Amino acid sequence: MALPIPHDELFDYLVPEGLDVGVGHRVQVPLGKRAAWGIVVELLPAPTREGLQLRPLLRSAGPALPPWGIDLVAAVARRAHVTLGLALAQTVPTPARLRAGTLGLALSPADVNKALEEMRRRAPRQAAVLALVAEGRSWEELRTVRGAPSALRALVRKGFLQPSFLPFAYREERPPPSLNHEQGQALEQVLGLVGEGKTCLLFGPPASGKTEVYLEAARAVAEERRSAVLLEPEVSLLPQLWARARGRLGFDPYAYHGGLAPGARWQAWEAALHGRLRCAVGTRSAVFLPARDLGLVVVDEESEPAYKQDERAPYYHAREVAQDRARIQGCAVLLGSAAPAVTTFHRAEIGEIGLLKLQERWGGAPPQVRAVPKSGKILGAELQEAIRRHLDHGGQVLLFLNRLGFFTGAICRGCHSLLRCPSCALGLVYHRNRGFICHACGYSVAHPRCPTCGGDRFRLFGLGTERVEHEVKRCFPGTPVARLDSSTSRDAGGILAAVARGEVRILVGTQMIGKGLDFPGITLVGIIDADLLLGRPDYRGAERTYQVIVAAAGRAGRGTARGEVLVQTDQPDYYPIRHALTGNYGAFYQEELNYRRTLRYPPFAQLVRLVAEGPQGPQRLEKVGRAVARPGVEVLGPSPLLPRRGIPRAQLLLRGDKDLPRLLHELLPLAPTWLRVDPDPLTFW
DNA sequence: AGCACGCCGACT
DNA sequence: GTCGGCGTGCTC
Repeated sequence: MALPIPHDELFDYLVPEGLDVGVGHRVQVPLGKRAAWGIVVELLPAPTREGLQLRPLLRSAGPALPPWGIDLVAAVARRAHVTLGLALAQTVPTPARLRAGTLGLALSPADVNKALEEMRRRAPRQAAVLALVAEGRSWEELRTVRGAPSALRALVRKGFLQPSFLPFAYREERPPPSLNHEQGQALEQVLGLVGEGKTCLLFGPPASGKTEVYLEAARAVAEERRSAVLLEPEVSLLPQLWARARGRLGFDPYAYHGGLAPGARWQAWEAALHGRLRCAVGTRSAVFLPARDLGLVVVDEESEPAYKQDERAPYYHAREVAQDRARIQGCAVLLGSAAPAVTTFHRAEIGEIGLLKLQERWGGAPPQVRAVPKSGKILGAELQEAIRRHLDHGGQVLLFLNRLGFFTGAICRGCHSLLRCPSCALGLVYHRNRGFICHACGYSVAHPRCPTCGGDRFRLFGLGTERVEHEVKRCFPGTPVARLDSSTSRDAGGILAAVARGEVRILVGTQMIGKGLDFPGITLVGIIDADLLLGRPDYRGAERTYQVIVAAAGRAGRGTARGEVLVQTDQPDYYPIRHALTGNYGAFYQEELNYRRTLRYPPFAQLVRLVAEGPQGPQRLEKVGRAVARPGVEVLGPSPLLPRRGIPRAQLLLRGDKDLPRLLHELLPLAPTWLRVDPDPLTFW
């Protein structure tokens, strides 16, 4: 058995007579004075060691994952220096009853009206509830309707709603256009990789029709009775993909992501386990779905950092896990991007993975992109002029800023110290309706006092989406404005529906709206501050800047009218911004690669980040560093980090060549509980 | 990770 | 004399 404890050995138990237990089953066992659930890893005729006092297992909950799923999670656990049992506990969901509140619409808007018409007389309550769901109302609003739970159950039974949480309602699929020559060739190549266990990069600018290739590939795979898993970096991108996949495949794909209620999550997992899952759309955790006969995994926007799990162990990257699956199951892996990670493009360049290019843009000319000075304003003169012009011509405007809140910092007027979270030391961000909030731990305070001098007067500074929204409303009174970021995402369905209907003229948001959205009415995209990502302690700052600009720009002009993109920046000549303006990835890649080579960053070196928690962190890391240090392995640090939830932290960066993971594994087969091992880190704070 | 044991300091 | 702080060690 693999048990969810930080002890790197498997445990032997006796199987009681008459109990059906197999590899991959979830089983409860006595462990010391308690009972623990674990996964059966092996069935043996005799104990692994002499002298073990075996205890019988208590009960079984049946299959939890197939035997090869254990190998998959074992590969992940090994890279992150976590025990197999703990990694399994993090990646395999537990059976749970299906809960209400996680229902999505399974009908097109036209069918909804038909259904409402039919139900109005015989089942008025169901009709009322269905109408609310169709409007994208939240569960909180639904429960005010009397009898909502039973109406929901009936609607599920009739197949009008399906128990998969999708954050906004079904959107009508436009009729599938036929693939152009390039796309057809790409599709053929991808299908040739099915069964080969090979990975391929699909490189094409925004609106070059990458999604069409994914969908056609998924359909071809499903027709061969194999399964496909399509990954998006964020939940907000799933409804659109789900709807398009549904239209293309002719059956309902499953949805799988971290926001699912336990019941819905287990439902999709179990479907995969029993071979009923033919297609799934999901976020990074969906890469573990134990789909049988897997033919294809698509990682859309493969460079998005959201694919990296970096809040709790095991630290993994869905792109790497997808390739583990290719190795184990022989499926094809398709990595899609308009601005690939430099490391991924490098792998394609040296022939480690395949490369497919799409060059033609679908429908219409590419947007006109230009840089304009920030000039210390939220909305500079050029951006204001452009907004007015596009509004006058009936267009919609999208304003993008990668930061939440109203003011993003507060400084004490008495002693000039920054107002920080008492347990994380991170600067508190002022939100207009919730006061000062720590974005790391959620601590909030309405009327803060300076911890240094006791003062209660602060100078507020910095710019977040709330303040952009406020400024837009001030400059364009009477224009309908909406804001979409993680603090308003509960109403994402309603907000995006209003954008689709053209009722919202200006949409302000964070990265949630920066990629993937496909609204033909949006003709102008404004990037409020393109310099934001450059100041971070992160070797990928330039890459992220290039990617964010290209992705946000890709939201403009997806309809018939030509799009325009304004990038507010004070460094228009800095290479990531300069090349992003012209969309010249090749030029950006060459400059960035030179920089990476000079400073010995990936792909020219392998990084591993060790984070120690607790007051002895630095000393302990010092010891680890001395043990690892050798020719070819650079030890950077230890250096202190901001505390998290009051726990002091320190980090050690290791830099070496491809052998670093193996070396580290010899020295540190398993990380002690105070240490977190993050292979290929993306964040450094 | 839990959970118990065990060894010290503070309080009835 | 007892309660409870958390360092240490074990779990088939």
